[in-house]
Amino acid sequence: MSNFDQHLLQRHASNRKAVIAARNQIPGPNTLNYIAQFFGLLSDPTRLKIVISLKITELCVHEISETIGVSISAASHQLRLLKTAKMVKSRREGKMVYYSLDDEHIEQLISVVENHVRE
Amino acid sequence: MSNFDQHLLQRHASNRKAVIAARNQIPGPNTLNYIAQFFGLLSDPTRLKIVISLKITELCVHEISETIGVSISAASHQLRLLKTAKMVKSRREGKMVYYSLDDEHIEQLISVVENHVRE
DNA sequence: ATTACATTTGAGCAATTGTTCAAATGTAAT
DNA sequence: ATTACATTTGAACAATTGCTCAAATGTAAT
Repeated sequence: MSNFDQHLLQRHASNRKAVIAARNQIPGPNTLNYIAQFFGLLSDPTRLKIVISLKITELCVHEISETIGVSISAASHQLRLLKTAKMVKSRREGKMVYYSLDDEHIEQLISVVENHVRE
Repeated sequence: MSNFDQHLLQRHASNRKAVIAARNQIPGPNTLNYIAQFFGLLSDPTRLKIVISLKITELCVHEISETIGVSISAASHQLRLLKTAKMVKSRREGKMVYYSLDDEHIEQLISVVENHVRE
């Protein structure tokens, strides 16, 4: 076996290891899809605006709609998604439903990306 | 003016302030869309797998395809998006093109969400 | 030049997504 | 009961997305 062939062999063995090592980093389908879904919720400008607007204080649907400039219906639809994913929670007070953040990780996430933007 | 009316006035004034305060948290359209786009890139299982698989070491397109179980074409398409967003970078070595992470924020982001999953 | 391998690219297609509109539901006051 | 306001919901529609397939490009060896 020539040196060249040996080099090839080692190279391929190394690649096989790299692929296996890389594959081991990837979480199972459940976790992976969950993470993807989580990021997906923050990937829409409307939902992102909702989440950011709730950083300071809770707001009712009408206020959220007014704050981010979309229809009440559109806001409500997106709030439902965020609530299902436990990103926000709601409480009713009379006719109004107040929404607030339900996840301390979110502000952290947005901060990280904001730092990324500045570079 | 009754106490009740006064309460209403204060309530509304407070709401107006809340809306303005919330609105001030929201970055301008450019920044906002950038952040949304960034999260969007991590919201697809294929791209998420690519990014995670590059945590340890660089991989060529063929290896990435093999690691995450999609066609080479599909991998290449998604790699182009990730590269455009400066999430990954590439270098050519002979026939192969090796991709690697180009952003130290990404692992941080994924860790935060992984922590979220565990709760 | 031609062959073989690695990657990229563009068109087309099915699936998903976010909005609007209209109707329904929930809640409190008259 | 009915009116008014706040929110939710479902259907429909346009826009976007991620894949496949086929063809093109890049690179090195013969």
